[in-house]
Formats: sequence, C-alpha cells, structure tokens
Amino acid sequence: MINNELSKHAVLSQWIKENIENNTFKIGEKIPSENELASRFMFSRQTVRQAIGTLVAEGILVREHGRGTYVSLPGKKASAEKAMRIGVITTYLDDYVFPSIIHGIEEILTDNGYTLSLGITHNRPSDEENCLIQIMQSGVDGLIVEGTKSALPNPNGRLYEQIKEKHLPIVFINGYYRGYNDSYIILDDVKAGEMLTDILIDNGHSLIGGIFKSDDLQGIGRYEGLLKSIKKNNLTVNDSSIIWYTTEDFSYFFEGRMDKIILDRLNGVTGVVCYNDLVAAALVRLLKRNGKSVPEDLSIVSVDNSFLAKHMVCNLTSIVYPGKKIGKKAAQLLLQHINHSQKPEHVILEPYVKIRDSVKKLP
Amino acid sequence: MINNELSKHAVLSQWIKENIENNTFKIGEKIPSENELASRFMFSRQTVRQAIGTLVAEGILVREHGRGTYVSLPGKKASAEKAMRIGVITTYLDDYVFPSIIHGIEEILTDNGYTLSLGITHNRPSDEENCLIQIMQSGVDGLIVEGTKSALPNPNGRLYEQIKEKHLPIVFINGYYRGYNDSYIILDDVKAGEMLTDILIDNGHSLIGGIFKSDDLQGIGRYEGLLKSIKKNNLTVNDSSIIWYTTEDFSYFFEGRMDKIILDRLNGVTGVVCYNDLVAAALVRLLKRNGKSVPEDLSIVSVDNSFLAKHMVCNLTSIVYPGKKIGKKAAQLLLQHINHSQKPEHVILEPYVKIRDSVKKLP
DNA sequence: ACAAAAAAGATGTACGTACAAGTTGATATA
DNA sequence: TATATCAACTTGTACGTACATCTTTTTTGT
Repeated sequence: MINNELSKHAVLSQWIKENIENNTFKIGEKIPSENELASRFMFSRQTVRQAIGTLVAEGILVREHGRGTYVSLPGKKASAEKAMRIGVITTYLDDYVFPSIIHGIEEILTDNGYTLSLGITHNRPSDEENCLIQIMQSGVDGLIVEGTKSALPNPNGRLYEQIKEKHLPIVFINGYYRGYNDSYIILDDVKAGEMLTDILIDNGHSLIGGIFKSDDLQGIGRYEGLLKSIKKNNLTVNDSSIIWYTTEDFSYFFEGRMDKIILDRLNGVTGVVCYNDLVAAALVRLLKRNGKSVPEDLSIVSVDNSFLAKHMVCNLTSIVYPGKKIGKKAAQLLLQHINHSQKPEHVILEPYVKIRDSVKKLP
Repeated sequence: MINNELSKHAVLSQWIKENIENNTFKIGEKIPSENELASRFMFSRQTVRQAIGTLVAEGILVREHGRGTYVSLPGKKASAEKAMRIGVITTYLDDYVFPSIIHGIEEILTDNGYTLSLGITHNRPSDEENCLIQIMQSGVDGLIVEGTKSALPNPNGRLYEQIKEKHLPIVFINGYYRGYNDSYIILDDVKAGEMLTDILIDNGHSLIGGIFKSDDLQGIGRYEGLLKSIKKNNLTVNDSSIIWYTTEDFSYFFEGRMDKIILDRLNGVTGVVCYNDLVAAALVRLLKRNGKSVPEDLSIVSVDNSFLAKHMVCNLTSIVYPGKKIGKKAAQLLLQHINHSQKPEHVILEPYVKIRDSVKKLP
C-alpha cells in the first residue's frame, strides 16, 4: 500500500458493516455473493473473501456453503459459542431478603446451564448505570433487574431503551418502571398493606399509623393498601401518623436523634404498619430505648417474615415475602423469553401472612 | 476434496494446536514462519496462512507484522477484549454472613471495572464441580472460592489442578485445602475459639461444652481454640459435651427430635461455645422449648455477630465475623494476582469479640 | 404431472505470483 | 564508538487460476 488509506478488504468490510447498520442488509438476510461484490468493487474474489472473513470471525456474518453469506442474528453467536450467562442487578445484597431471591435465580439458572453475573446498585441510579454498562459490555443473554427508585421516573431510561434495541430480554422484580411494557414479578403490595391493616383493625385498633419507604413502588403500594383497609372499615387516617423515609435517610431516622419526633407523630396510635421487618426492628429498638414495649404499648405488623421477625424480642406478625419463589419465577420467565421470545408477562404474587405475637387484642 | 479426510489447512492448524498443548510451541514464543511451514508440509503459503488465520481468530495465536507468529498468552486475549470478570463460588448465600462477603468483593471489583459471576455449592462437592466447570467455561480472569468441606480431602482436586495449569489466579476464603499452596483469607478460628472459651472461664465457668461443625476447617479450628483455652486454664473437657454436626444433619439435629439427647450431653455444663450464631439461635430455641433460658440456665457464646446475635431474645456475646473485610481483601488480593502475578499470600485476620449478655457470671 | 438429471450459482479449498511493509541484526561509514 | 544503511526475513495485501462441494433452480424424460 502506497498511501495511508485503508486496505481494500478493510474498505469492503467497513462498507458491509455500514450497510448492516443502515438496515440495507437486514439481519438474517443474504448479502451479495462474493463474485458480485468482486465485480462491483473491481476487487478479486480473494480480497472479497478476506473482507467477509473478518466479519465472519467477528460474528457479524455467517457463511453457508452453497447458499450464500448471511447477516447473523445477534443472539445466535453467543448461544452458539459457549457458556451462557445472565445478568442480575439488585439494589442491595446484605439486607435479608435479597439472598433468597438470588438463591432462587441461581437454582434455575444452573439447572439450565447458565451462569449468573451480579451487580449491586445500593438503590442509587448512578450505580445502576455503571452496573448496566459493565454487565452488558461483558455480554449477557438476558437481565433480571430490581430497578432503583422504582416509584420515581426512570433515570436510566436511555440505557433500558438500548437494551430493548439489542433485543435483550429483561425481567423486573419487586417493581417496574411505568410506561415500559416489560415483564415483571412483584408481590401484591397493595394487598399486603391491606391485609396487615385488616389484622390491626380486626384486633380492635382504630388509630393506625405507618412507616413507609417513599422511593420505591413497594412502599407506595403498601401505603395504598393501608388506605384501602381504613376506608373499607370506615375509619380515618391521621396524615401525621404516616411516616415516610427514603433509602438515604433510614439510618439517620432511626438512630436516636429523631426518637422524639417519631414518638410524637405516632402519639395516640395503637397499631403501626411497617414497610418491612428492618423498619419494625428499628421501631422496636426505638420504643425499648424510650421505655415502651411491643405489643403492650404499641402493636406492630410488617412485611418480609425474615430472620428478624422470627428471632426478635417480640416475634413479629409479618407478611411472608417469597424471595426464593420470586427469584425462581423471574429466572424461568427470563429463560422463556430467551428461548421462545414471547410477550411480556406480569406476575403478581398473592401475599399471605404469618401471625405471631406483635399485635395486642384491644377490647 | 476427493476423500473424507480433513482439509490441508485443518490438518495444519490441528498440528499447531497439538504442538502448543505438547508445549513444543511454548506460550509467548514464536512458531515457525509461514514459509518454513509451507516448505515443511509442501503446502502453499496461502494454505498455511489460512491455517494460522483460524487459530488467530480463536485467539490461540497472535500475528505480529514483520516479526512472526506467536503463541498468545491465555490472559491476554480476554483482557484485550472487553469487560473482565471474576468468578465467586460460595457454599451458601441465604445464610447471614455470605451477603457481606459478596458485598465486599463486589465493591472492589466494580471499582476496578470487573464483573462478578456467582456460583453456589450448598457445601456439596458435586455442586462445586458443576459451578467450577460452568464458571470456567464462561471465561473468567480469576476465582474467589469458599471450598466445600474444607476439613476433608479435596474432592475436586483434579479441577483445581486444571485451574492452576491455566494460570488462573485463585483466592480461597474461610478455608483452604491442605497441600495446595494457594492464597487464602481466613479468620483466626483457633484464636476465636480460644477467646470465647476464655470469656466463659473468666466468668467462672469450668464445665464447658461445645457444638461444632465437623466438615469445614472453621469448625475444627474453633474447637482447637476451645481445647487450647481449657488446657491453658488447667481445666478438662468432657468429650461427650462436645457435639459435632455436619452440613447435612443441621436441621435434623435441632428440630426437636434430638432435644433430649442434646440436653443430656450438655448435662452439667454451664457454658457452651457454639460454632456460629445459627447454632446458638437453634440452641436457644431448644432450651426455650424445654423450659430453660439463657443465660440463667446456660451461658452461650458464638461466632458471627450477625442479625441474630443482635436481635435474639437473649443478645449473644459473639465474635465479630468481618465478612465485608474478608470479601474486600480477597478481591484486592485476586486483582493483585491478576495484574502482577505474585506469590501466594496467607491472610489470617485477628478476631475480636462483641460482649453482650448471654454469659452469666458465676461466683 | 412428477421425478430424475442437469445446469447454474453460491461458497470452500488450494495453488501460484508479485510486491508492500515492518523487524532485526549485520555491515559499512563517520 | 556511535550511527546510518542495507540485506534478510517476517507478515500483509492483492490479484490470478482451477477445481470441489453444496444448494437451488431449471430442464428434461417418462
């Protein structure tokens, strides 16, 4: 080569690439034959073969003896190669419910020869962005995602659209972004909130408070359930008895400095619906610090039925959070999407409650 | 081709492959030049180029213009390509300590642009085998492994040797297989057992029992520490007061059917060193079922300082298990191995104990 | 109308030539 | 001695030819 320009085969392979991206050569369809390209570009057939050869090596084209050269399907290459992998992105891991979800996912995946890549977002959209980019770059066949801050508008919308463009199957758990018609698996949080509130009311409570997380759909849903139950039973709710917190201020809220404010806001209330066992445990400790006990001074109900619910000073009445079931279901659904690419499916699991002794029966 | 034999270029590329596997062509070194191979095999240079070309596409060889063709280094290809990944294999996940380990690992890895592939063995060697095969096939740059049944001879030794042959860095956590000089990070379990026993003895206890897991090194180590403390304080231990269990029979042991036997074996004992908080919690429930309480009737010390230790009916005195620290350290060590391939390092973390109120002071 | 055979057209293998371009070490020169 | 040059060897590009092999379409024979 006398000049600094690209070699002929490089020019040709780039030209083919561009035509694929322009959708001139559509995926799965045949590109012009070697001889035609040779005569069209006035290159020798060997040079054309070299150009096509590099694209075949990259997995962009597929040669079929006697038939022609075709634009390869995006998923085809990975599945034809070796071990398949799917990405799992959760908000936390060292909280109590997540391991069971991952465990459920892992069980299904290994049974089907898949490996699991894990990312943790700490419920921060910026971390979610990093996780998505990293995991996608490393090449996965599908994603199971617990979205960050699912109650707020999706901050990584652009990324999720890119995923869709790549035809990468995705299943959301514990929440979903409104407006995207993706598969998701959630617990019926409204029902859960309603069931818990019903229990308090059935035990004679009429002034009911709540502590909820405001930045994910689960918190909103459980609060909605509380309202539903209150309305159904012709009671009213005092807005100041509903305490909202976000991911960022949880530890700040319950570490002692806010004790007075919280107790004041729950003043008069006899039963509290807690977002989850972690909140319930924090509330129990808060009450203990201030000389009060559960259920004598305050009844508490909660969601998750975790370690905490079983082993705390006062055993919590708690909605069973079927983490493993959700994980398994999510993995099964994703594998269906990968293998048969069917319509999005929305699974809403019915909650059921484990009654313990954190609710006092009022006369 | 008139016959059913392999094509010439296929013969040649296979021949080169075999020579690499035979170590005739050593990694990083030059293979014979195209012209030499052509004349040696009586093939044309184009045919030789085709043979080499396929191996280059597979990442086995690297061509360098003007210099020659070299056998590529195994790690080179992956790192030159795209996202890097390391495999993490743990025994469990839905137990309480593992999420913190994973969390620590994940933190370091994402900071360095790595992704994490997860496998769970349930402490079963057969599952470990599957995990290792799957994760290795999917291509990782290194492994962090919590070996199954580390107290027993390594059942997947052949696999671990294969890993070594591939020069794949590996770091063990919570245990290691004797005889393999690999990097590992463990808590000083002997010291942990000794410290716990010391606490009981310092509080006036002289008849001390223990419940330990027999199939991993941690159990053995903690028992060894107990013996050390007993000996140091000129006491003796009654062998029947030391209860051993294995992974498989944990639930069977503590579900109720064995209550009498266990209580009988702990008869006379005033303090018990438990393998971990899970065992301690099970023991507390067992005692409660049988009308006894902690620490009034029996003092208990344990390892992990988990959720359970903090929230149980009786707050446990427990050795702090620094899961996140172990995870972070393991990831850092592995990255060092990947980038600078240095000697194996053995990190033994000093335990420290969180005193709570599960030990009664005897006169 | 159907089936077998032939033709046409695609990729696969294999050899050949020629020259370009990068790398290395030996040689000649200052 | 240091430096520049050159020769030898390496891989890279490009064209050419010939035939094999597989697939699809067309033709032909019944």
